[in-house]
Amino acid sequence: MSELKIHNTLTRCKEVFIPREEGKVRMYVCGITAYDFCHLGHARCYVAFDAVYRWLKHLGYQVTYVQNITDLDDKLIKRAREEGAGESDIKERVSEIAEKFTAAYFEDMARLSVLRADFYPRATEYVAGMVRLIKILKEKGFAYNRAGNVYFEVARFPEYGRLSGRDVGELLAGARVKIGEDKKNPLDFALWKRSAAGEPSWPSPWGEGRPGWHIECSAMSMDRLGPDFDLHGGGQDLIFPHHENEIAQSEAATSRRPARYWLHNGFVTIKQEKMSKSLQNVSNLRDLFRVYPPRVIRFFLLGRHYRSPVDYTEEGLAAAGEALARLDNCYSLALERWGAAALEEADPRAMEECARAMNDDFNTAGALAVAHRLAGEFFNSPEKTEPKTVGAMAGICGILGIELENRLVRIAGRGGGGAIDESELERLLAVKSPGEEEIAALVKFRQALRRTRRFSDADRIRERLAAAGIEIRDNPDGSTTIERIGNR
RNA sequence: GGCGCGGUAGCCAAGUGGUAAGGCGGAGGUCUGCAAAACCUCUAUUCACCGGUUCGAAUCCGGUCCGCGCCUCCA
Repeated sequence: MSELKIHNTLTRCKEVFIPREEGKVRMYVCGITAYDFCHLGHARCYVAFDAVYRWLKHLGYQVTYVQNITDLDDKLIKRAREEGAGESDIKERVSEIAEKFTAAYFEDMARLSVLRADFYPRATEYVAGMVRLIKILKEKGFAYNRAGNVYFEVARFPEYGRLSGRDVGELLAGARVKIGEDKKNPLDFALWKRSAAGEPSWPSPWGEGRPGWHIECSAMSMDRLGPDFDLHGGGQDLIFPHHENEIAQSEAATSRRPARYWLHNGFVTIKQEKMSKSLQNVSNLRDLFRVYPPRVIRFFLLGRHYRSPVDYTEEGLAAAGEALARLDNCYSLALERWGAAALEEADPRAMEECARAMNDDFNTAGALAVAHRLAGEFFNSPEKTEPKTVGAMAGICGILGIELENRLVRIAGRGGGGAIDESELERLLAVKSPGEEEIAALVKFRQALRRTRRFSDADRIRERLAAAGIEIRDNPDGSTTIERIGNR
């Protein structure tokens, strides 16, 4: 068995994965800010880390997976105001909005077969913890208070810039922007913000205010996973400044390196440009789900390595749909041939190949290629293929969170040989959305028509069924297989 | 400008020293009444470019060009 290697942003190398505690993995992934619906870019991140989570579990690790929900933030406040929130009810309105989009997030992720993390701490539940952390940072001399704004003093943390490969001196030289309000140094970042009028606020030793964005991840990860854990993930855009700041805060407070391996997923792009709210080129997941089944979107996303950018194109999604249909088809035919029980067993050699890919920095594209090769083997000569080959194909898909679907139904070709009831046939052809029995009856009619070589009438039935989303395959033995195409 | 990621067929995409996986699309053929599905054959003598190391390089080193991202909120 190959060993798991992970590309670590911190070292820019692939490293052998060694958890701090044998057999256990503690991972943290930056979650959403719940102020809007998720787009494909979010899906990419959470699907990618879902694959990581699933693979670690597959390897037998006991994984604790934490993902925060930011439910307190400038964008939420802005949104609440846009929706008419006033000074008196701003906190409530922010919380309602966060609640709504958090629920939507869970729904969207469930449709993408993203497993639930073990904990979803909310920022608002952790304000007290953040205050405690800030206090520690102040006591240790890493933070200073300026009229109710508390800042982290970057100059006091020599390791600053390590994750993002930035040089503090150069950053400073580049930061010729006006020295922000009352910071000692433009790179210093807010730990605690004095509340302005009409903003949600919490009490603190420095007065009413709210926490800065970065501190929540430090407080939550520490609380749920301890001061040092194994994996920390997120989008590439979080490397700087978010994760850089998070490291600075956590390490300054605890003198421990918060996470050993930092992983960052690449972006979804559209026409080679980053998909992002500010560029207004996002594709909302809910809109996308109306065009492509969620499992096709998942399949599409897993078709490339998590660190590479994925360019969103209709052709790409369509190609993913076709490719997945091939695997579905293989699975369906094997199911018909051997039954579900026979497919439980997976060929260990094939699974080892899959493991080689997944252990190489979670190469999901490589793993899917193995599945495709196995399907090809079956299609090439089903009679020479063992059930465990297709079992491995389905097993690999399962590990990646892709459940294969059997959409095939075989309708026997015998049936009564009597005369064709023409009026009943016309009646059935007129049915708007035929049910199971009507479909079967139409197929039977078509079989009879073909036996009497009335092909144009048989074709009318085929066209009618096609319009209802049903495709027909005539088998050599006279039976008919129908496939529900739907909108794959 | 600094830092980072990348450039592999018409498109997408694996592959980090041993002679180019896989998918989609396309062409032709088999099967079929016609289809569909599937199968067979073909679709990169070559991995942005130029040097170098090596018996051997898409893979390593140096340089060049191009694309993207981060450096401000952002998955």
